[in-house]
Amino acid sequence: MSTAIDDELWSAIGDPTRRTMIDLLLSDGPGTATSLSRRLPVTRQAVSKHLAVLDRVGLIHAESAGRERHYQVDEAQLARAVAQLSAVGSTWDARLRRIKRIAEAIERTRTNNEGE
Amino acid sequence: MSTAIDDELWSAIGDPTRRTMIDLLLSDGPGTATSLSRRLPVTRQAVSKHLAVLDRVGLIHAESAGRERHYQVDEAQLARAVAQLSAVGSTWDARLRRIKRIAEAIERTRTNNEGE
DNA sequence: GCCCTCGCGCAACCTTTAGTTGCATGTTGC
DNA sequence: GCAACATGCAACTAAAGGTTGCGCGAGGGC
Repeated sequence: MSTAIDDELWSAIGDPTRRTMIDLLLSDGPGTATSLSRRLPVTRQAVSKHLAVLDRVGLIHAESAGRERHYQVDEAQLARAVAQLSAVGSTWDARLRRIKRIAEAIERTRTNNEGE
Repeated sequence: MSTAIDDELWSAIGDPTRRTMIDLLLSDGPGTATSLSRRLPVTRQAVSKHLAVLDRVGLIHAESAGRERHYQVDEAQLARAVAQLSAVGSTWDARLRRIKRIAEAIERTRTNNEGE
């Protein structure tokens, strides 16, 4: 139920390299494909493709400065993504708690009838 | 920083079909590849592969009953996964707040110096 | 007991995506 | 003007999600 139209956001942040890139952009501030690739175990071209993906879903946006292209996180969009994450998390959490409650109820019933 | 060894868990729940499958197993209780495929837009074989992935990372476990194979969610492992999710979420959230605070401080400085 | 059905697993194949290498283009600084 | 550097584009490989087709074992009528 929780996942529907926002699969794009999920698949964007689902990739480990892209998650690390977002981490880097948040902790070190705006960066380029080259600067990010120096801190990642992949080539600049791979980073460039990921930047394109993140840009397309709006999680980051670029600004050209001469021969460099500076990318930075779009705060509002990332906040939306985080909201999606915690939504799914809390949905599952709620269901787990419900299941546990039912299991305990059954356990109680079983224990009560054991003396028959 | 947040993502390291647990990339397996992430990639397991990163797939939209697998997320839906977990949803179904939680809401409808244990199910088979066939029963799940009836409620999903993919074939039984695709579902079967996803079940194998989820089984491998321990998010679900199977139980053979005659010719059927019943899968159900491993509550502890899913709880762990949910924890990972919210960990990343709150990390990003914290960084976003920090950035916002800094941005506001800069804005204040700029506004103060505007009268020069 | 026999057969028909159903659920499953295996194998071959297609498509997308993350990754690579190689090359051409545009900027900067001296 | 030229060397150095950041980028973009193209071709290729590898892995993953998906499909179809097949063969097999377990169950349920008759």
